[in-house]
Amino acid sequence: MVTKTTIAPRDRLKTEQTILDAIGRLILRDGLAGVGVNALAREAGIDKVLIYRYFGDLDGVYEAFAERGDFWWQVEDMLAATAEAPDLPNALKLGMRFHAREMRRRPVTLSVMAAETTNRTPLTIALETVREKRSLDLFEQMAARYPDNRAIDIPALTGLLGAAIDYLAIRSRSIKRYGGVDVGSHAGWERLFKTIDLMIDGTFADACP
Amino acid sequence: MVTKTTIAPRDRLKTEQTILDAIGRLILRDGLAGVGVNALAREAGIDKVLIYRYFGDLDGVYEAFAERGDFWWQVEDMLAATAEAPDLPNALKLGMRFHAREMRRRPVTLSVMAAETTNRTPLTIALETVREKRSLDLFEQMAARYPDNRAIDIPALTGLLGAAIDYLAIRSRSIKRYGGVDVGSHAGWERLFKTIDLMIDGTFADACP
DNA sequence: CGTTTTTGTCACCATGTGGTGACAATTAGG
DNA sequence: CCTAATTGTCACCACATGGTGACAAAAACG
Repeated sequence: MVTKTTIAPRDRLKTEQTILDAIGRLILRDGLAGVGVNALAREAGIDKVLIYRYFGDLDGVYEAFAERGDFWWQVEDMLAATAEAPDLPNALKLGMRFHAREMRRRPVTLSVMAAETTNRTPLTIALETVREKRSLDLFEQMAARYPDNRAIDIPALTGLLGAAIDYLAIRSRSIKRYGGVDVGSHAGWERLFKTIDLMIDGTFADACP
Repeated sequence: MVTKTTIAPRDRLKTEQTILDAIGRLILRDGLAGVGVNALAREAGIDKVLIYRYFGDLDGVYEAFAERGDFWWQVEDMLAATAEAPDLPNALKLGMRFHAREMRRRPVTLSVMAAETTNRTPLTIALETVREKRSLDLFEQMAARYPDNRAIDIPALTGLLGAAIDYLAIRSRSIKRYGGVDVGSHAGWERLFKTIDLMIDGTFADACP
């Protein structure tokens, strides 16, 4: 019985996509540090020389991967998520919830951000750039929407809460509890959000006796 | 002229210490990921076979390094730093300042915690263990000192602020600004502390109109 | 058809890695 | 002083890494 082994047609674009898919899986499974030319070729099931031919370099793969990746929320989505807030504090509360949800939804982003704490590769740099740009955009839009900045250090406030959310999201990949809070469950994060709400409200309501 | 090249006396304990010193420098310079048997032997200026003989394994070096390392604050020091606080919120404020100062004072700890986000080695595990134990100790002591826990989720509050401080301290090794705040300078951190104070005070004073 | 370019396969290189065995130099013990 | 254990040096192994050149199979093009 002659099984006509169907030969895959030669297609450069398809091969490139195969490589980009593979690097996503690789980052997810072994982290950014586990990515190498040999490992990537093995994971993609192609010859490593094709990586050099099509992307020139491993960094070239990173750049291509960064371009077509959905690593961060869009500013318009953040604005929509906070649209129904009557004032700045409530917008911040909704924004923090949105940010946390979007982060936890992107495990590859979390993996890259984890690597960001130790190394600085083209991928982390690309992600950093996107993040800074979107944050700046958001700040402008928010300032226009809520002109009354009540002498509160908004950058410090959002920086602190954002850092906390980022770090807890990153660490939740490998640990379940952080300082007595279950960062692996929906309930645990709801608990955090309630406290965040309290902190934000309290900060804005400092004119109390 | 015959220079009598003084031969270093053979001393196992001294060699072990040389290795442990070298691994500290190595972690500081290249991060935990940059540590290998060959690199360590090179840095220490000894033969790598001695590493295997004296510590059995690279993990053995990690364990020995973890044992004689000063990676975290002592509970008694934290208690002393917050002793003059009249109530829980003020104790928390002082505690956060103390924690941040002690963290930023230990670059090796920051390096290990950065690696902790991606890998899990005997060193990171050892550090994790110490941290959990001290935190638990502190919680007990604090609960005894301030019995009035006003229906506030203290673990969530300290977890969030602690996570923010940890992450900002870790990232401050490689970046200068985080979301509009200068995390590389004393002034930047003072700005963060002021906001943290506001957040804590506000959280505890939620009984406002 | 024939020719040229592209796609993919394979063998190979130098180098770095973790790890081990043999052996000389130096101690310590009797 | 002689012997036995310890400390340190060196050569070596198998393997994985990043990277390159040669070459056959397939397309594209005239």
